[in-house]
Amino acid sequence: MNYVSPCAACPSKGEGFCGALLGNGKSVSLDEAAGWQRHLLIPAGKPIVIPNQRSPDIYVLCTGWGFRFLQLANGRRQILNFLLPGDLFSASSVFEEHLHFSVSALTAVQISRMRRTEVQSRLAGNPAVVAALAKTCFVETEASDKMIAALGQQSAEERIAHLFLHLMKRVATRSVIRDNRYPLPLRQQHIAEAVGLTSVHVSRILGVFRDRGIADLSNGVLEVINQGDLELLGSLA
Amino acid sequence: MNYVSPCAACPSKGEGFCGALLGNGKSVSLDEAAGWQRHLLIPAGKPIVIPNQRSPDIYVLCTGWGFRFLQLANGRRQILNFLLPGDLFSASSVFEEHLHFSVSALTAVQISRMRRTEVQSRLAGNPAVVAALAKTCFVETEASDKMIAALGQQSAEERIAHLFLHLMKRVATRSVIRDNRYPLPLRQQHIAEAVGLTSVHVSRILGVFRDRGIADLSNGVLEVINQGDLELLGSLA
DNA sequence: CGGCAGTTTGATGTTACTCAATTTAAGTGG
DNA sequence: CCACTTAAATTGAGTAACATCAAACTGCCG
Repeated sequence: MNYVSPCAACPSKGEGFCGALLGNGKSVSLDEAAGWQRHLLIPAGKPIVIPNQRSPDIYVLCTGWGFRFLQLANGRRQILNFLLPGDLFSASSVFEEHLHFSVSALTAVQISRMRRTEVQSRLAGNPAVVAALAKTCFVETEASDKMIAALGQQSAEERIAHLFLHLMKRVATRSVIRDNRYPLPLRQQHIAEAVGLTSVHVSRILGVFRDRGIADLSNGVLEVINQGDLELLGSLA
Repeated sequence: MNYVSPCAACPSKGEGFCGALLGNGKSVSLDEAAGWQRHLLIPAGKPIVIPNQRSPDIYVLCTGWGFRFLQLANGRRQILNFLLPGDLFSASSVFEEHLHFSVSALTAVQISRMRRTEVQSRLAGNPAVVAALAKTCFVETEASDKMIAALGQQSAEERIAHLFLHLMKRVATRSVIRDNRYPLPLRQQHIAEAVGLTSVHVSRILGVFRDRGIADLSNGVLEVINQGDLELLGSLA
């Protein structure tokens, strides 16, 4: 892990909670930001957050993909969600210094660590930032609720379709999508750990999706061939 | 639904977010409270919150049991969590007027509706209330994360044990438990909808729990016979 | 007594898991 | 450029877990 200067490419300045925190569009001098946030680079596959530790910092992912997960006693793990550029690791971490989950880098990532006390003090005098945080909390809750419903009530095909649709929506807010091709740097094992299946079964179902002309995930790119069918499978309500 | 005067028995004055909001122990005159919160009675089984509607109110359950759920397109539904006395229906509802879930009464319940604007204004000048809300948000997130892990990675037995342990902990904070007997007014169908199984399968597994001398759920009471074995089954980490 | 909601039990079907082998793709060093 | 290595994806066969369907049983209440 190398310390780097604040990243010019960091999209977290533009939108969401992090954007609001940093002035939401108004140009914030990097030097000003540099005083209370630290950027670091982490290579693909490496752990970022270890569970059950107290951290004085809150984390935001700046570039690359990460994932948040719970490590279980039986050796298995459950991926709770994937982190995209601009994402707070967890909204509740703004107030809670004790993190109950783990985070790892899916690709090489750049993350920003900010002092919790500093963020909280900025929160105090700024209703817009509070609103952005509340919104983040709401979005997280809604996504968790839908994930619970997907895991509890949907078949393997439906769960994978649901995950794809969810990720497609999130990816589309951050980059222009052409030809219905979404960058999705997941291994089948990650999909399996996210939707509660084995990677073998995920492989079979991705094969079915290809055969039926619904979608094709290969080489880190999801090509959506028939979005209608995908939504028919993966939508909850 | 009948309007009633603020309930003297309402435990929501004592603890959690609602407690902090109402003055946390300091006696708040019921008359004062009466101006901006409304209590109502709802019989067992009736809906309380319909999804996708905007409400100017936030809800707190005062007495009885409720449950929050998502109704799916295929007719099935997923119970997201059970609501106990003192519970906010959802922490995010304090800021978000749009509710994406449903709530129904499990038993007859008494609920309190409070104006969101009023709650928000009380929030503004009171860091203790903000902290209580943040804590609620964190607890909700952690519970959701564990639920996702249970649904994704645990067997039927483990999931039911996990649900029991979770509910036992919550019930124990609100009432004294004697003889390891926990009031749990759930039908097997509710358990099924909460942990993603059929009620038939839940029945079989409760039978196994009885035969193995682990626990016995009958007539709305869960008797924990061997807590060690139950925790061995239901603990995640 | 009859009716109803909830639970239990049995028989059978389906989904997804496990284990193991094979194929593919992407390096890496000679 | 070609063996060699390694991680990931695919395929097949057998099995375990859970669903489905249907019937019987229980307790409760009018």
